[in-house]
Amino acid sequence: MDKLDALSSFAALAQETRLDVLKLLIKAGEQGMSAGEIGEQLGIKQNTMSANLNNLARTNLVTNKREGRSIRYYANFSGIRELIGFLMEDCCGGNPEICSPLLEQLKCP
Amino acid sequence: MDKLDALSSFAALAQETRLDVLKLLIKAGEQGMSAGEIGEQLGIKQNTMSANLNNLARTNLVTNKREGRSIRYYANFSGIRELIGFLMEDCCGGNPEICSPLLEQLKCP
DNA sequence: TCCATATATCATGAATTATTGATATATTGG
DNA sequence: CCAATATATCAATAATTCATGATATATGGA
Repeated sequence: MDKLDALSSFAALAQETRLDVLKLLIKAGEQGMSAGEIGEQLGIKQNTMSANLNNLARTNLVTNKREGRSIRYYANFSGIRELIGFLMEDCCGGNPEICSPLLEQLKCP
Repeated sequence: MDKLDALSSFAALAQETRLDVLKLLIKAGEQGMSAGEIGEQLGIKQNTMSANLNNLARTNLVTNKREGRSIRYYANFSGIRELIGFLMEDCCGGNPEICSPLLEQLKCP
């Protein structure tokens, strides 16, 4: 995770369809979703969805895997963690008394 | 933190100077940095820096406060937490067994 | 009030990104 | 091999974003 990776990841998330996709995939969890399912659920044209999925897949935020005629997409939770870690790393290094409670509050209820 | 806020925040972070600025402010912690200090440290022209700081300040990721002739900028840790929370909320709701360890690993060492 | 310092705004051109229709490629079943 | 399904690529246009020179505004001190 270098700065360019982080910039690409944030750019991927700075677009409504792709943000929707990642949230869908996070919700879907380890079973993932096929490109077609995602496009249908969000009501996005096929080629637009394809371009956006490729954009996401070029980041470390999602992975994919061909399954027969479909391609299945998955949220990459460790990639998401790395991105957040990249943003916060200097806080953790220099000011753990600020950073720790911040991340503490992110824990699931 | 609605979807539009999240999109603006991610867009702010999808640009090198602004990402650099936020990381600087995270490192600076509660003492913050003036606009001039930030621009000087990053070697960015004054008006370019001003535009980028305004972009960041329109999100919830940073705050600012005029101090005499300068304007001081601060990372807004609760805003950062809200952004991460927005991204992960469906995970926490549906799959805490995936989400919890992810956030656990983000804690400061 | 006048000057110096700190930041913001404006206008412009360059670059990037998004969407879409049309079409191509890949996979599977018959 | 052929047809059907699933996804990708291409080309073009529209829209957005970026950085910058020039200039304006705001604050504090003499």
